Amino acid sequence: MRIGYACLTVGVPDTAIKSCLVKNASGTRLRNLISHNLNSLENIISYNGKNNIGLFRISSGLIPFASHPINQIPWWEIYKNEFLQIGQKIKANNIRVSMHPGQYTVLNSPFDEVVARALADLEYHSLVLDSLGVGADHKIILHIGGVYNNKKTAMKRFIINFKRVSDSVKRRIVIENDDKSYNIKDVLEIASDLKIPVVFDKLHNDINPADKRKSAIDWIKVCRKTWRQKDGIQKIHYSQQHPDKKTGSHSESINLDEFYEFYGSLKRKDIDIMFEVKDKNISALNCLDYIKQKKSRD
DNA sequence: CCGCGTCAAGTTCAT
DNA sequence: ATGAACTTGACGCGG
Repeated sequence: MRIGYACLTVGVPDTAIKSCLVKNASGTRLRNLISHNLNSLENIISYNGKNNIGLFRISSGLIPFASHPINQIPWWEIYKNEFLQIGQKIKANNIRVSMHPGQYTVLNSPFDEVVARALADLEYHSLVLDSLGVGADHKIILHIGGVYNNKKTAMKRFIINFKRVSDSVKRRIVIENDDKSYNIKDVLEIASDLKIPVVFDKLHNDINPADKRKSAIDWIKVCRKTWRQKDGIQKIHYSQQHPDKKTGSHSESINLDEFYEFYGSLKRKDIDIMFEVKDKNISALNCLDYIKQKKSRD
C-alpha cells in the first residue's frame, strides 16, 4: 500500500508551483515559470522519496496555460532533459504519480469547442507523464462531466468522445465518481464499456451514493476488477468531511483513528490511497507513522 | 510594501 | 437572466 497527497506540499522549501495572469503570459515569463515549476517538482519528488511517500498527484498548473493558445512554448522539447531527470528520480524512489484535470475539462459537453479544449487538455496531461518517461500505471484521473438534463445521453456522449483521445491518453485514463452527478454505479457502467479503470472516491460516495445498502468496501471490491495488470495496483481517493464547512469540503487534516478504522476494514492492502486533505504531506506522513506504530505493537 | 479584488476554462444552482 | 460556487489559493494592481 502507498499513501499520497495532491499537488503541493506544506512547509517544504522551494516546492511552490507558480503561475501568472494570462495577460502577463509572455514567452519569457512562461519559460521562467516552467523552469521554476520543474525545479519545484523535482524538490517535491525528492522530499517524497526521502519520506517514503509513494504516491503523488502532479499539479495541472505545472505548465501554466499549457492547453491555452497563449502558450506556444514547445516545453516538452526545451525541458526534455529536466523531465527525464525527474522521471528517473520518480522511478528510483518507486513513486507513482498521477494527474487530475479540473472542473473545466469536460469531455462530455454538447458543445464541440468545449470538447476540443478538453481533448487538448487531456493531451497536455499525458504529454507531461510521457515526458517523465513513466509507465501506463501513472494515471490521469477524470470526472465524467455534466448531465445536461439527460444523464443517459450525457454518458453516451462521454463514451463517443473518449474515442477521440490519443492512444497515449487512453492508456492512462481512469474515471472517478463525483459528489453530485455521476455516482460509482454510473462510472462503473461507462468503465465497463470503455474497458478503463475506476478510482473509487470514498467521500464522494458518502455524499452521492449509488446504493445506500452497499459499503465503501463493497464498491472498492467491485472497482478492483477494473484495474488490469498494465494499469498497476488499484487506486482510491480518500478524504474526510470538514466538520464546519459545506458537504464535500475536505478536512484540514486526516483524523488518524477514523482513517485507521477504514484502513483496517480493507480486505486487500495492495492498494494505493490518495488523500485529498488541506494539510497535504503532513497528514500523509502522520498516517504512515500511525500505521507503522500500530503494526509494531502487534 | 501591503491588502484585497481578480483570475482561462464549464456546469449547476440559487436568486 | 444573472451571478456565485466549486477546490481555494495566489497573482499583482493600486494605494
